Amino acid sequence: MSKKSNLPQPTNAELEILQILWKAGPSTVRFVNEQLSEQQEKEIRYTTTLKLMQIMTEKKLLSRNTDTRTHIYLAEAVQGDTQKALLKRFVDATFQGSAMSLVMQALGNHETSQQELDEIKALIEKIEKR
Amino acid sequence: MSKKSNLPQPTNAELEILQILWKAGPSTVRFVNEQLSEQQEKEIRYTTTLKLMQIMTEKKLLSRNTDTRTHIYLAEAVQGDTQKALLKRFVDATFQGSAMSLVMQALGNHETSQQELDEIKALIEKIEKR
DNA sequence: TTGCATTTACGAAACTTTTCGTATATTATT
DNA sequence: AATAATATACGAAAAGTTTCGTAAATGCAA
Repeated sequence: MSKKSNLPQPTNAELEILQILWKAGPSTVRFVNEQLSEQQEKEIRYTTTLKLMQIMTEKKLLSRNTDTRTHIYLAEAVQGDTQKALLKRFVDATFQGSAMSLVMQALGNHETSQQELDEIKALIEKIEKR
Repeated sequence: MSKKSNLPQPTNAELEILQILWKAGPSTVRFVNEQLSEQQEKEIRYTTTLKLMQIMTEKKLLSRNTDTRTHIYLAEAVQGDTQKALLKRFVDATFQGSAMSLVMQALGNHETSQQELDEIKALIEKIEKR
């Protein structure tokens, strides 16, 4: 049984921060801010990032260790769960709930390598077996 | 060669209107407004829908026939193209560009019927053949 | 033709999300 | 100890999206 985490869904800007924390693990505001600025190739003010991360902490998307002066932030939202929830919302809005339409669209449009196709085939087999 | 339509990506509210027009074909504001109100099971003011559709016309997402007093609106954004573009944006933001992660996620989490699985297998075969 | 209902036009309020500036506190440097 | 650098707190501006109210035009009905 997985814990039902009733976290609010992150906004776009919040999601970008989560991606960084998921990838890098617990980090400081400064680090996250640098990563963000790099990605958008445009300087983002330090306090902008700070504010966002404070809001996210309020929303429980993040937690932080305040023992040291420089706080260390940690993603509380789980990557898989979050992606799943966002995917559902997106599919509902864009493909009117038909996950299959989306998969077909993704497979059809995307340059899919043989290896990736094999992975999917393997997954399908696994699903069929259960 | 498909015409490269450089339309802005629709917002959520705009997407809902597009869905209705894609499904029903050219329609009046009143019809769209009724459909919307039904979907959200909450009355949406007529002028709200009107305003949105006017904005969308400005953005070229829609066009309209103004010969009669009651204008008839038509979706200019093509469903497939729009879904494709939105999908790309979503995959970039949520799965960091990995369409495969998304497909795996969608297949894994979704209750997928045998028939749907067969469809996917058929599609994969088609892709492998080309 | 007079008035009633419906439509469009349009500005602006209401909300949400994002960005930033300033004040204040803490730590490091000279 | 004084100064500089860096951190957090916080309010509010800025920007984007959605909703609505009012006015003016148009067509229909009494």
